[in-house]
Amino acid sequence: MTQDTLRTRLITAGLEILQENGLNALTLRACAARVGVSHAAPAHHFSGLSGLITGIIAKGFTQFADTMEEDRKAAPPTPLGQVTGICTGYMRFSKEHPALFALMFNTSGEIDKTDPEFAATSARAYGLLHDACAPYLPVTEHPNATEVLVWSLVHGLATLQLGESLKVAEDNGNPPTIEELLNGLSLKVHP
Amino acid sequence: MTQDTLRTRLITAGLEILQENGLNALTLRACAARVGVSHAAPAHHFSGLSGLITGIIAKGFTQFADTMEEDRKAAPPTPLGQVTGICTGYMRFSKEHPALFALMFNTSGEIDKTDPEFAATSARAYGLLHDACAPYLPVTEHPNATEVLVWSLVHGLATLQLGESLKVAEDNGNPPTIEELLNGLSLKVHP
DNA sequence: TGTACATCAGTGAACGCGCGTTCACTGATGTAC
DNA sequence: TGTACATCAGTGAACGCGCGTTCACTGATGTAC
Repeated sequence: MTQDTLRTRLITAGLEILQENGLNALTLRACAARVGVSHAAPAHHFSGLSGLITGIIAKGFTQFADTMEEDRKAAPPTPLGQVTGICTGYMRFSKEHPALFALMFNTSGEIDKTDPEFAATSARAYGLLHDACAPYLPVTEHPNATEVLVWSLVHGLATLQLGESLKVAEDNGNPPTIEELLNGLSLKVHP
Repeated sequence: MTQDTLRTRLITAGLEILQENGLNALTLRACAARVGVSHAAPAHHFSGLSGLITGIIAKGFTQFADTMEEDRKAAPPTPLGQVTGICTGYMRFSKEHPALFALMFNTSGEIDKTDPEFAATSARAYGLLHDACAPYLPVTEHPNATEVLVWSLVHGLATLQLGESLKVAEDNGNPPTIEELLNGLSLKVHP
């Protein structure tokens, strides 16, 4: 795959650096060095570091959606099976790619949300969650209440586990899994 | 309060910088400059930037717990009223201090979790949530399932709202509030 | 088929920047006697 | 009460570092004629 464009290879290098050394190590120069190119080369493909990061996040959302879809397909075709599969993939991705996951949902957002590639890939990931929640009745009068509930729950659990915050709440052993928590919600499907 | 110690004033300055200019602006030199002291002075009080950040986070957890307790006291003395009050305070703090909130739960953790001040203040904040969830039956066989459920839910909602991720799920108007979502859970109290 | 020219990705050197850190110093404060 | 001394918080200058960015350049590729 040496015919990959330099832009693509820089994004791949950025994903690897993020995985191995974390966000602070993610610089234009480090990506260029990993690809084996001069540190001035990335300027021909990205508008600064924020442009590269936007590309990395877009690629990250693709991998994220792939992971969720994979676990959804391996799950029972029932409504609860499908939403559990999506959420299991959500949790799995956050554990396998902690720095990338944190960057993708980064609050301090140095990211260009109008970037078309970002918009498309993040919309696909959200769509998977949305569709998995569609069979359920809203838990409040808000039409989107169930998906906001499920999304907040899985996202909060993933974030707290990554930060190891939950350890303070673990009297004995592991915290409940997302599967157990979703079961505990007793969501009702549309009649 | 000019008799405040320089250590305290540096932490206060750091909280202000975080609030006004975000995490990237938080440096030893910026804190020293805001206090009006030479940039070498902080070295007498903190072991580098990470030491200062640890102090800022500890102070942040105190403010966080104060906010939650304030809203809890203003709420009805019922189990649902109390846990809703805590969670409303949780959401309010995340909106009033977004950069600080993000730093406190930062995954890439350059923080020393063994710092006694951090341990004490974060434990107090967690204790408020724990106590508010105590009246409820666990939603799964895990004894802490309800507090993990509530914590994940409120933390996820706060984080997603800060990152504006939820906007993609808002067909019409605002997302459901944490109060509505907690109501929708129909948690059962201990008999 | 061959020639002249335009385009453009990548080079390598140089730049200025803000950062944390070091270090000899100063001057105030407290303590021993 | 007075003197000598130790402690220590803050100073200001200097350091090296990695960063993003700029810029003249080279060399390959494609195109017009």
